[in-house]
Order: sequence, then structure tokens, then C-alpha cells
Amino acid sequence: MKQQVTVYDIAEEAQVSVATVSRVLNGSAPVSRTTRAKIEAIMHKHQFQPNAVARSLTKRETGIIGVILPDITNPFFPEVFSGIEQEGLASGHTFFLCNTLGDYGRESHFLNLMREKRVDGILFMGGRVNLRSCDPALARELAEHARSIPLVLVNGDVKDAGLTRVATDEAAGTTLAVRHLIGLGHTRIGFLGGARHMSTTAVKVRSFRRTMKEAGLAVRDAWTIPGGFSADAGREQMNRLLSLRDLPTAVCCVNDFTAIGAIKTAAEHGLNVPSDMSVVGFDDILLARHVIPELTTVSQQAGELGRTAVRVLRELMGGAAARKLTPLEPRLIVRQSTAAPGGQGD
Amino acid sequence: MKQQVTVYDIAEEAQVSVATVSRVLNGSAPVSRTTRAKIEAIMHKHQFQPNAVARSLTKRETGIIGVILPDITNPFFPEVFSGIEQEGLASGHTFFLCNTLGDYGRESHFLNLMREKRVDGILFMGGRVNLRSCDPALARELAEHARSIPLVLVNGDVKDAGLTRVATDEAAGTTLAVRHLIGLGHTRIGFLGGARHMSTTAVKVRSFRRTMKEAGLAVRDAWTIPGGFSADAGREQMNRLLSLRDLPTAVCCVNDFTAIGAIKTAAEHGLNVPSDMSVVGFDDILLARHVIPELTTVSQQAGELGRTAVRVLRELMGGAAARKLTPLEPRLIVRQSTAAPGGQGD
DNA sequence: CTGAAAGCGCTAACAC
DNA sequence: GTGTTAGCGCTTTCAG
Repeated sequence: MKQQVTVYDIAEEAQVSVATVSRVLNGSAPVSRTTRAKIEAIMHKHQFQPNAVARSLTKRETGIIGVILPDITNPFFPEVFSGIEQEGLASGHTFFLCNTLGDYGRESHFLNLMREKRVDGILFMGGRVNLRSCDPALARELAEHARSIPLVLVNGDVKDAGLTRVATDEAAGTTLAVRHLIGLGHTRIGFLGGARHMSTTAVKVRSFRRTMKEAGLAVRDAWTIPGGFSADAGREQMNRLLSLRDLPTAVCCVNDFTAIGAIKTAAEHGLNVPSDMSVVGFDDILLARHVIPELTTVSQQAGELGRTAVRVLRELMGGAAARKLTPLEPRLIVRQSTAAPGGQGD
Repeated sequence: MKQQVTVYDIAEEAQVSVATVSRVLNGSAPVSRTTRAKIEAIMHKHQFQPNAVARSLTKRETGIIGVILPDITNPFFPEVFSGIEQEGLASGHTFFLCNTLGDYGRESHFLNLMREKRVDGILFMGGRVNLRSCDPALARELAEHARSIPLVLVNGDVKDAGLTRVATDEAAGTTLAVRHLIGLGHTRIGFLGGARHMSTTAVKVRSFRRTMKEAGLAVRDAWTIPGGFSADAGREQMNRLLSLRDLPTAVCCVNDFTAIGAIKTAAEHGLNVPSDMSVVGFDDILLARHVIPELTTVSQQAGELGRTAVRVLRELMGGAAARKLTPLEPRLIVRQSTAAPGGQGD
């Protein structure tokens, strides 16, 4: 690999000092037209690329934003990341992406790595911050890092850690979904998927119950079936549901994956979605409008979530004290997987 | 943000020189048990994190691998990236991820950015390297970068640029799909999706034709319909196909997205997949086994592709001359979207 | 086994 | 406008 040229080489060839070269590089101070031209020509000739590592060392900033998330393979996250990148690029930021697979050890590892690498800020998603009650040691570790590096939690929370957050209002989203079903005439509604120890599930289930009660409808515990977030989990949950004597006419799913799995199993049992059973998802992943039937779901506006997160992080990096919580309003997307009970509609 | 502690602080407190501190940090030279213990204690006490930026500057290596890809929102890439990360983590590497959206300008931009940031190596996917004939200037730019930074092309090629590549054998994969269809008894087979100016499409179409001819079957030009890689594109292609008087009994699709779109449109037209029309995809994205019907497809083994790419890049970074092309064998995954024509099977 | 000192490539006072 | 010089925080000879 050939040797890179430095400001010294440029300075020497242009017969000026490195300071002047640095000035034209950054426009940090006036330089005469002629010397500037000469220096620029030489830079161009050598295809000079200033060493960002050296620059970072002196400026004490790397222009890197660390992004910690559970699993880029889950289609929700690529969309968030896209938003992040789009917004971050505008301010010249660059990204260091890590998948934790929800493993707390990896989370800690990456957090430390990011400190070593001197990232300018961290966007943290998933894992411990989605827990209903996060181990105090893990919470403390996160808060500790947040004291030395601007950090924003995306769609998560850690009680009493005082962290800056941007998050979709999942309770509102769930309410939207339930009301939609009620509006179609459903009175017998279930809730599929999730895990009780995760706050995201807890929030959704709580909102589900509240909305049902507000509408004067009964909540049947047997129809609230947790068990995970994957499509396979959704299949199993629907299987369990269908083993009951008495069935609901509609279900809310914790996310689109489980919804897709649930629909599949329902179909295998000879049920027609939506006429025999309405299903609504959550997230609005890209494929939601391509499956059969097209999925009615709640959009978290993943891209917007990412963009907002970067904006908030930027405030923090700029030294401003951002508001503690920036909420994002979810939206109901009505497609084909929901209809009036008994198929009277659609 | 509080001030970070440096080797000097540690050295001072331990009453040794920074060199010694550095030695215990890296185990680069013997240090007496007692001073080592003392230093380690102090490091621990201050939660000392060596500054990776400074270290990179002296060592002339950052431990960062740049990953350039078209669109992380396309489910194929997250899986490749997962593989990359998994393999790279093992050697202590870290990742700088960029989405080009297939835009050559952005590709150039990121390539330059990566040079400035002094990444140790680059994994390049998509965009110009998938072109049937890449603009010489773009090809030259890539080759130029490859001369100063280890670079491997993943699933792409640039003629005569002499770049190191790792790639799925797409021709073999297509042959697998076509033979599967022929084996089921199909003789009237079409090919949907892709773009003629992209080499990946060209390779697949060519292999499709060859395999058909080898089996003594006719290739009908009207049944080869390009038009893109998205699910929407797949819908439109199937629409066009169904407008013909004479229909095939099966189609190969350029990827899973188009296959899913094609199936959807076929269903809307009252056709049953697979009994009226068999459909095979390509890539085996995660959702392929969750759609209805489950998709028969060709797996590129995306994760393995990523891992292999890192291994090859590592050889290059180690100064070794890796083999020019490391091929990956695709695998046929038979599921529900294919059956004998007329529905005799399945 | 340990210390002094010279970089790595760039920026930013501070002079002139 | 431009040059000199002292860092940024770490590694690495070279002595001892």
C-alpha cells in the first residue's frame, strides 16, 4: 500500500508552512489568492486526503456516531438506520454500527469500544432498555457512559437513569389499532406476541386493556398470549389461540412479524383473514404491503424515528440540554387484514 | 463531558514512565509483576480507556472495515452485514457502514471518506460493480482506491480492474432453479425481473436460457420480462405476463422481492400458486418461509457470503495476495410455491 | 526491566 | 497573510 501524502509534503512542495496548508484545508483563516491556488493545485495533483485520524486527535472529535441496536436483520432496524444515516450525513457524521443480539454483555462491550474509539455520540436501541425493570448495574453503566458521551435512547427507557429519549408512543399506537377493530364492529379481541418482561410489550398490553375497557368491552386473559416477537412465535401463538373453544374475531399483534406468522397459521387452519379473523400488526415493515392479505398495521415511522434521534443527539453533542423525551406519533395504516367480523364488510 | 484520563495520568500516579504504562496496556514487553499490578490497579480505579484515535495514529491502523452497500433496507444486505460483523468481531474489527442507494456519486464520496478515515479495508457491494459495463472512470477510481486500501468486491465485478472478489455463483443458482422446475414437469417457463444493464441480471438470464436449451426446451422472449427488483416491480411484471394470450406454467424471478410481488398479482388474478403457476425466487430472505405460499428459492447464503468476504479481506490486509475469485455455491430451497404443472403434484 | 525522546499528521495559538 | 511551535495521546526505538 503506497505511502500517503501529508500536509508537510504539500507545504514543502508549495514552499509554505503547514499552517497555511491547514488554513486552506479548513478555510479557518484568510490565505492569499495566489498561494491558495498554488496549494490547491498541488493537493489536487497528489490527490491529497487529509488524515482524519490525526485531525480527530487534535480536534477531539471524530465525527462518528455509534449506533447500538439488537439486530439489523429485523427489518424494523434497517429503516431506522436509514433515517439515521440520512440525517447524520447532512452534518457530516459517519456511523459505527453494532448488533448486540440483545446480549447485555455485548452491549457493554460495544459501549466501551465506543468510548475507546471516541465516538461523538451514541444512539442506543434494544436490549436492556426494553426491559420492564433493568438490572441496576446495567442501568448504572449506561448512565455512566451517558455522563461522558452524549447518548440518546431510541424506543426504550431505563427508569430513573435520567437519559434523553426519543420514542414512539406505543400506547397511542395500540389504542389506534384497537379502536380501529372496535370501529369495524369487533367486540371479541385478543392480543398476540411479546414478552412480559419487556416494557414495550407491557405498554402495549396495558394500552390494549385500557382501550377495551373504555369501550365497555371484556378483556379475556386467555386471548392474551405472549411468546416472542418472531414469525415463528406468531405461528405458535395463533396455534394456541385456535385450540380454544371460544375464539375472538380479531387480534392485535405485538409486531408485523408475529402478525404474519399468525395469519399463516390461521390460513393453514382454514380460516380466512380477514373475514374469519382480523389481524393487525405493528411497525409497518416494508413487506407489510406485499404479503397476502396486505397487513393492516401501525406505522412507527421508523425512518422519522431515526432522523429525530439524530437531531436530538446533535443538540446534545452541541452542548444543549435536549428535552428528556421526544415522542413520535404512530399512524394507523389500514389495509386488507382487517374487516368487520363475520366478513360483512370488505 | 468530563475529561478523559491518559497514559500520562496513569504513569504519574504510578510513578513510572508512559512507556511502561503502554507496555502493560499492550503486553508488548515484559514488566515486573509488582509495577504491572500497581499500574493495572490504577487503570482500573480510573476506568482508564486508552484513546483509540491516538493509538490508530501511531500504529497506522484503525481496526475499522468500511462496508459500502446499496441499501440496508433490502433484507439481503442485513444478512450479509450480520455475517461480516460476526466474522470481523473475532479479529477485533469494527464497521463503518454506508448506504449508497446505488448512486455512483455517493459511492465515490464514501470511498474518499473511507480513505480519509483510514479504514483498514473496504468491502464493496452493489452499484457500479453490478453494471454490465461499468463506466471506465468509475472502474478506474475503484481500482485506484484498491491500490492504496485492501478492497474486496462482494457479489460484483468490474471488468479488467483486477479486483479481488467473492461472489455467489448466480449462474449455478439459476440453473438449480430452472432444473427444479423442469424436474417437476414444466416445459413452459418464464423469467421475471431485473434490469438488462446489470450484470447480475444478465448472468441469470443467460444461465436460464442455457439451461432451458440444454433440456431441449424453447425460450420465449415474451416470457422474459425485466423491469426492476422490487416487489412492486414484480407485480407489474406479472401483470404484463398475464396479459399475454399464451402463458407459461412457471416463472423464475430475479429475487425474492419480485417473486413475492409476482405471486401477489397472480393471486389477484385468481391464479393459484403453485397449482396454476409455479414461482421461484432468489436470495432466500428471512421472510421467504413466512409468506403464503412459502417461497421456493435459491439461497445465496448471505451470512456465509459476508463471513467469507471478511476472511478474504483479512488476507489482503495481512499483505497476502488472495485468490482473485472466491465463489460461493448457492443452494436450492424447495418450499410451497412450486409444484408440477396443472397441480398434479403437491 | 525501565525511561527518555522522537514521532504519527494535523490544528491552533502566538508571533511577526 | 504567513510561519513557528506546541500540543493531541499513544507507541516504539534506543539507551541504560
